[in-house]
Amino acid sequence: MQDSPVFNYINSLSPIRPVKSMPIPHHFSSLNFTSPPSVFTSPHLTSSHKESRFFKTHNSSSSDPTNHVEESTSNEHVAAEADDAKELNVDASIKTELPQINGSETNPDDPVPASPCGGDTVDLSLVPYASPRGENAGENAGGMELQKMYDDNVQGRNETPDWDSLIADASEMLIFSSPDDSEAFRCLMMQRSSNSEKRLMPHSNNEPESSNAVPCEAVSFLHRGSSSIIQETLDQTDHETREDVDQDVPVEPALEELHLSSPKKKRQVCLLKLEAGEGESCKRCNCKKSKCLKLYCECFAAGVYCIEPCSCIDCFNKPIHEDTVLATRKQIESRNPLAFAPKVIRSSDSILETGDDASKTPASARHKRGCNCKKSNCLKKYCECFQGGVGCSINCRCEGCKNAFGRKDGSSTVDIEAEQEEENEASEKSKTAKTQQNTEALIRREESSALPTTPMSIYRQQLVELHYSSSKNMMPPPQSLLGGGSSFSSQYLRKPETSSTQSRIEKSFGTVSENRGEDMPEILSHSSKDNLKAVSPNGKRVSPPHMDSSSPSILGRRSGGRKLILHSIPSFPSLTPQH
DNA sequence: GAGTTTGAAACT
DNA sequence: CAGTTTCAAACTC
Repeated sequence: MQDSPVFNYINSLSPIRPVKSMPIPHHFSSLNFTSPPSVFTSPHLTSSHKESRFFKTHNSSSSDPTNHVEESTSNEHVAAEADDAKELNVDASIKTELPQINGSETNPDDPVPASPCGGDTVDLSLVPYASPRGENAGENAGGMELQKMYDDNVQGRNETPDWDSLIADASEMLIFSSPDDSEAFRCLMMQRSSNSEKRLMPHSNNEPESSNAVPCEAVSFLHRGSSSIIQETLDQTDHETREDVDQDVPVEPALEELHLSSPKKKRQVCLLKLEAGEGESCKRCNCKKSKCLKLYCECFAAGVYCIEPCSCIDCFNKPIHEDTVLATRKQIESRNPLAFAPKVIRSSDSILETGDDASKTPASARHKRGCNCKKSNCLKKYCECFQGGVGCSINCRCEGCKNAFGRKDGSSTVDIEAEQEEENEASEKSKTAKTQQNTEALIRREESSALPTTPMSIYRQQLVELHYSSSKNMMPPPQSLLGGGSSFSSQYLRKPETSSTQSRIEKSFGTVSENRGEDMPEILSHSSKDNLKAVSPNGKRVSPPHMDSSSPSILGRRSGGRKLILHSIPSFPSLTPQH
């Protein structure tokens, strides 16, 4: 056992050494990461650290020297460990790289390589329009955190690591761009664990991990952010290719097409996963003409940079084109200040407005502007209301509305089902059945996916509303509004109006609400009670989080979501314009 | 995978 | 503001 690479590697790891090797001191001494719940117990202290420790590298502003942390560090790391390249495997890459990823402050003058891929640096791609805020202190603990968890888990017990719990913890501690990222990480770690355990067994062979087929999402995650080391270890060729792709000079579409082959495959797998109801966040855009700079682009509209699963052509929605992105964004917002606001809003007022009985519909939420469907009967995802999992409202100008989540006229799903049985012609029955199946599947998917995508939607929604209620003229730059360098955005600022957003909004917010009575940090309660007491753009009060009756059953399903929420919320006040 | 349908976004 | 065009997702085959 002691001769195994893993054991050696573990021994080579010290909670201190990687940090000491860094040129600049860090500020995480007060952090205690051994126990995730500590996050909750000392919110004031840890929140700022936890909040900021990941933010550092989230900054995408090229004017901020700290933005280069990740890239330069990665480079350093590549150089430093080049000799070990053969020994180095994915495991080590992750373990050793994370501390640097998250916080080393390097010389601002260091050469900064362009992000090799729009999504190669996870943080950049995850917090696309983030401004450098809220990253004052304690910016490097992610790796330490993992390290410590790892040490506790492995060394402390002096036994085979409990990979499940370790991975679970790690997954939750890391800031991922999406549930898929965490899944990817988990996936990777699982693979790693299986490989490692193989090694721990006698007569196991030592296949280099780099030669293993890494699941799509793991690659995706790595691409997006872990490090160039990991990337190189996994797929150097691809990495280099992508660097070419993402240079400032837009590549010829044909050329880009070539490079897309890999992402396309990944996208396919992602889509498969989507169909299996395993998640949605890896669903990405496929823009061809918009350069991903219009609201047509789902990524752009969602406020995120395009990343690897995207199959877009001539994409400008990447960190290297930050200026363009921000300018475009501003322009669009000048045209429609609510362009980037969530399309689906839940508001008690909306209930009143629409005359709907909240109990009749899956949610009291409504589409902000309403749909305009003509042919889909609001029964397909063409309909934004349906897609958002909300009923149509008086705001909708749809024709022949049969929205299963609630018709424009206020009838409920149940009514519809009853009516459909009566009125549907035989020829339509199959169609209806399909539609209903889709609807049910959609609902099921929503119910089953208490992914951390949601809180940001709420957060974002309320933030946006708060923002607009504050002052239109004092509108902070979009990046601060949406990202603020916060990991929150990195995790949640994804697809605010995807098919399952709404119900997850309720459920996840329900999760937060539920937490209040238990171990919710004071600061979080504060945030929720005060800061989130927002008003809508038109000055209407936004209803407090509505606890769905089904929420409790969801609470335990994905604790990661909850923890991530708590990590992130403390950054909230800094994003709010104070007047 | 290619082609079609659909409705939002963008444009006039 | 209304009509038209463009666009990309959703959908169908």
